[in-house]
Amino acid sequence: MPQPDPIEKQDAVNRLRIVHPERVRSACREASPDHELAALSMIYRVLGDPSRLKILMALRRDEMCVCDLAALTGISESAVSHQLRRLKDLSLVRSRRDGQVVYYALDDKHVVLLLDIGLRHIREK
Amino acid sequence: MPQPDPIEKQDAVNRLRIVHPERVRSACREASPDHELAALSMIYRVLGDPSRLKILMALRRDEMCVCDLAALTGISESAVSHQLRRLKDLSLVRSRRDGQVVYYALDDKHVVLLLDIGLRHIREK
DNA sequence: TGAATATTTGAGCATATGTTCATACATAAG
DNA sequence: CTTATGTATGAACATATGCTCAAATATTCA
Repeated sequence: MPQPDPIEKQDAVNRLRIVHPERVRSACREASPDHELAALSMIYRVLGDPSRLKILMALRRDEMCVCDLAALTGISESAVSHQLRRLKDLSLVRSRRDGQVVYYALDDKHVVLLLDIGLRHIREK
Repeated sequence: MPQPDPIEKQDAVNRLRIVHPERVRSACREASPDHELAALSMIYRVLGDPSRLKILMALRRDEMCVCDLAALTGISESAVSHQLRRLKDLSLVRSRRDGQVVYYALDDKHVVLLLDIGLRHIREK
């Protein structure tokens, strides 16, 4: 799981400037593998949009259908559907069909935690 | 702090489709104000990039200077500096100058929490 | 002072993102 | 079967983002 050591390339071709080689080396050793960083960034990025946040916050209380979420967020039903698909692809949300209406609900225990901590953060600023 | 009620516009000009008016109304009432959603999304979005994540994870252990972070992340020192500025603008990071070297360190108690929960999430998938 | 090192800044560019519009699909009602 | 309703999908477009490159600042050292 350790990353390729960038120090080895130093002074070779790329002449990387490094002030504290030990610190870089240890950070490299303990860094999460790239695929994990990629997956992690996907999660935060999907939370990084006001419309999706509003959707997720609303779903904290109860499941909701697409058109109601559109009314709530003020964007088109199509836009909501697109966003819900992103949330579903990351398993943050699940859907249930009842007739013509599709209800969406939270499908992850961690999201609520992330939302709460984020809120606490900006409110304590 | 309640949001403008979108239901009032229904059937007027925009003919909003709403299946559960009560649910929309209560979600509207309890929704965070737009400026709070905007601030919140800024925080998550700044976490939603692998390079910035790698920087923040490294800073969890110890402060680091720009060129060392560049070596660690594999992007240019300029790119690192740009990213650090974004992190600093959101007060997630602080800087300290020692001679020619500028050291960056975490400046927020919540970020570590957010990172930990995110990691726990993707590892339990 | 002048040269070297560490960082910052701004322009430019390729790619990603969020939205709307038009349209297709799924289910219900007549 | 036909029509209406709720949702999903794909194209298109404007904007945001992350990076590199070139150049400017800041600090140290000879």
